[in-house]
Amino acid sequence: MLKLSKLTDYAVVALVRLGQKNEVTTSPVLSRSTGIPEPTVAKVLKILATQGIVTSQRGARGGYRLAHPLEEISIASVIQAIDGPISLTTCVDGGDCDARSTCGLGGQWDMVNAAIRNALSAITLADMKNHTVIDRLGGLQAPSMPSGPAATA
Amino acid sequence: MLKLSKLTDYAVVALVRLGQKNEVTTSPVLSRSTGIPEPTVAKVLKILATQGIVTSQRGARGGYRLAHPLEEISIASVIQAIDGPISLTTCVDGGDCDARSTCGLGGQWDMVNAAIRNALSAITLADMKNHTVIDRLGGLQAPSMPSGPAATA
DNA sequence: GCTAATTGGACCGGAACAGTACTGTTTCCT
DNA sequence: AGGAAACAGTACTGTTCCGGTCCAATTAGC
Repeated sequence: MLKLSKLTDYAVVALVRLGQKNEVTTSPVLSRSTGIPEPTVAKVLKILATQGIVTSQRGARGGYRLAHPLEEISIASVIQAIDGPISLTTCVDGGDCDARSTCGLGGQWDMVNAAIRNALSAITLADMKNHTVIDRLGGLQAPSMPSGPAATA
Repeated sequence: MLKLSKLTDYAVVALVRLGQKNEVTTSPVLSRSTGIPEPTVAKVLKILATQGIVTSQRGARGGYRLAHPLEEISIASVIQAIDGPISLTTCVDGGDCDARSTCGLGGQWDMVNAAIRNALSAITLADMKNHTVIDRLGGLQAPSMPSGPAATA
């Protein structure tokens, strides 16, 4: 249902919390302060470390730390780190579309995909912490349907 | 990985095809002209009928027909009809967030969600048929990262 | 009134994901 | 040098959801 995985949600929460304290923090501490189960938060941080979002310090007194300030980490980065590349359909980016010849809409999905990616790239973790999203995107919280006759869900 | 279901993809293809012929069309015919398996296209049309995107005519000589012109059907409508409401996280729109008190980012996901929904609502099925998306959204296909230091995937 | 064609709704199998646990490696402190 | 603390990697299990199939209800035409 066009929803991102829970892991991504957890990742954002953990990263924002990590950005608030500007020091090396361990998984258990992050687990306690966020409410995320300890093994899960560890897993998330682990993935984020491999993607360069956070840096890890092994051994005793180790932990994780943000590799970049919150302002420089976009939501899109986190999503791509956890869930993989943002590809709405398999056709996007040269995927093997079994009905490419008959479907009629050449690479139009790429445009939709780009629109999403652009919207996600415009929002940073700092925007999630503060409440500055409204200012930067200006009224995006308007009712979704432009002329909305269909899908009254 | 933030990808929408195949059914939604099929739905868009079927709807665009349905919009090209402006008459009642049966599932088998749509299946042949789109390359989508017959049972699948039938299922998709079925769902779209319940959501009011298409109107159905039962019995012999029945079939489906668009309830609105392609220009009035947004991608968001189709996604919501097939995949359900666009909710990136469970927190969105009053969902039960088990860690609402500790996660720290109140309803910030709503903003992200709204951004996505807005981007999706700006694109209609007519845009998918023609290639007018670029004109209407103006350069959304730019490289995603704004300052992109992280997630070099 | 009967037959054929077509939609409507329910059911089932399979894949993907979330979450958990375990073991190994690295580093600090005593 | 020894022990403890913490990350790194791998494997496993349970659940959820998607995708596809089958049967029942309905209507036009003869």
